[in-house]
Amino acid sequence: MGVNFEVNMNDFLPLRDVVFNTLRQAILRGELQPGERLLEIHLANKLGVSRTPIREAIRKLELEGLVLMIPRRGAVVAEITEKSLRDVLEVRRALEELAVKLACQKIKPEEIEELKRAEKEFEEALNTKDVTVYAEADVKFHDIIYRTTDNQRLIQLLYNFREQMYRFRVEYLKREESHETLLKEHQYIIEMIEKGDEKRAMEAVCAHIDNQVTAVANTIRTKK
Amino acid sequence: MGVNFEVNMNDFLPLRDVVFNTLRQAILRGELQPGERLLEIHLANKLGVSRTPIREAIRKLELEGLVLMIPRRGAVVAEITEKSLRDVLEVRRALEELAVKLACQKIKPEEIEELKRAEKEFEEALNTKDVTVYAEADVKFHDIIYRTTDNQRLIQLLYNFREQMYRFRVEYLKREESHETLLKEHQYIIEMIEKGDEKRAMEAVCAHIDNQVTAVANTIRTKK
DNA sequence: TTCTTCATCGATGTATACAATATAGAGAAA
DNA sequence: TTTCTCTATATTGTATACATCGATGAAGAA
Repeated sequence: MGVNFEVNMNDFLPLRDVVFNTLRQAILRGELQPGERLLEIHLANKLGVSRTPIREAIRKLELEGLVLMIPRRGAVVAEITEKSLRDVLEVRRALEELAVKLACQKIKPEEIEELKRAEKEFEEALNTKDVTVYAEADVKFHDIIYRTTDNQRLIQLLYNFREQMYRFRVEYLKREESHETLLKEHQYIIEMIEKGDEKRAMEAVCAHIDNQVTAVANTIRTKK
Repeated sequence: MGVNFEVNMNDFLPLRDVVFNTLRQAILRGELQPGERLLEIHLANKLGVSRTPIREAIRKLELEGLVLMIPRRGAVVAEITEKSLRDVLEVRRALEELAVKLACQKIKPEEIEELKRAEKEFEEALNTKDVTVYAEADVKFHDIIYRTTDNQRLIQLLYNFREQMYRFRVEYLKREESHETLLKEHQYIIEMIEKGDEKRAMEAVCAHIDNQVTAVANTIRTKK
């Protein structure tokens, strides 16, 4: 009722995909709270579609782990516990390590230049004091690394994990005191990738993630 | 129409889940060939249900990457290239490494005993000369390791990857000459987990996977 | 009061009906 | 023969109708 997520109609996607994206965003941004039930008819009315696309979207959310199906009761937004978050980050760390390792092996000179440019842009974005702007810049930076892995499967998983962390990532980025650390970490990562020093690059990425873990864990605890 | 997969009716699952599992199996076991179209009405008739559960099952297969959606043309079984397989195994290796590392840290004495028993059973299963029997025993062995990680998210991904490899794993296990290697690897892994030697345990798991990679790559090439 | 029973209602699960669109094939023109 | 167009058909995309189950709550008995 108070919640108001709009359908993105600027697409030619099938309705199920529009609904999927819409619900996904709503969950990841906290507009749909954990534990909340997803009533098909309500959603259908709100989004102005029939139950069919809603249901198909829910099937995908189910497989992604964002909603939990209770037989004959329908879907509820999955709870996020500190445990589940640590679990996610534990896996994510391993995948980010793999990504940066592959980057060390495969990166081409022009991609290193790209990375440096992206880092510059990130630095400038930090000055705008607009979280969404530098969250975006951060995404671009890491995307370059992902892309160099040349492993579509890995990239898909990393995207997925990143989105799952969305709301917490923003919390982390908001904190002024993390900016300095972030910049240093990025620069160090670039340096190690350029040198092809897999070991140090992986360590750096781990630290990068672990910093988030502690920050996010705090966020969760204080919210409770 | 020579294909004949049956619906497993011994369950109280919703039809969509029955259909999902059925189609998933059919794809992973090669009964539905890569490139083949999934025509909703045909599947509905064959399985004796309406299009609705079929469609919802397809949505999940889509997210899992087993089928590819072409707008207004429906679903086709995803192609498996050698590249895509290497990609999958590259990610899987990282996750298996993580799993065994966590096992080294968290395993309890009774779980070590369980592992040893499972290994014994695997050894006996090899004598039956029945692939499905020792494939099953192999699964049980690795499941114990997965479980000790106490990371539901990781376990889910590992299950998923394992199933994706199903048909190739069987090919690999069929080969008599790999049996000796497999046993030695398993025993070594147990040993290292028991000692808590993360590094060697991870190396062992890597080798375990890499052996599969080469075998599978050969399988694919010869099939082409 | 408290527990049990039963009826009603609301939501999911499934099937079917309708709409829109892409494909294939026939027929005509070059 | 080849190519283009148009129509018919098959299939997906979406909506709605029907079936089934579970929860809720009121009424009555202990």
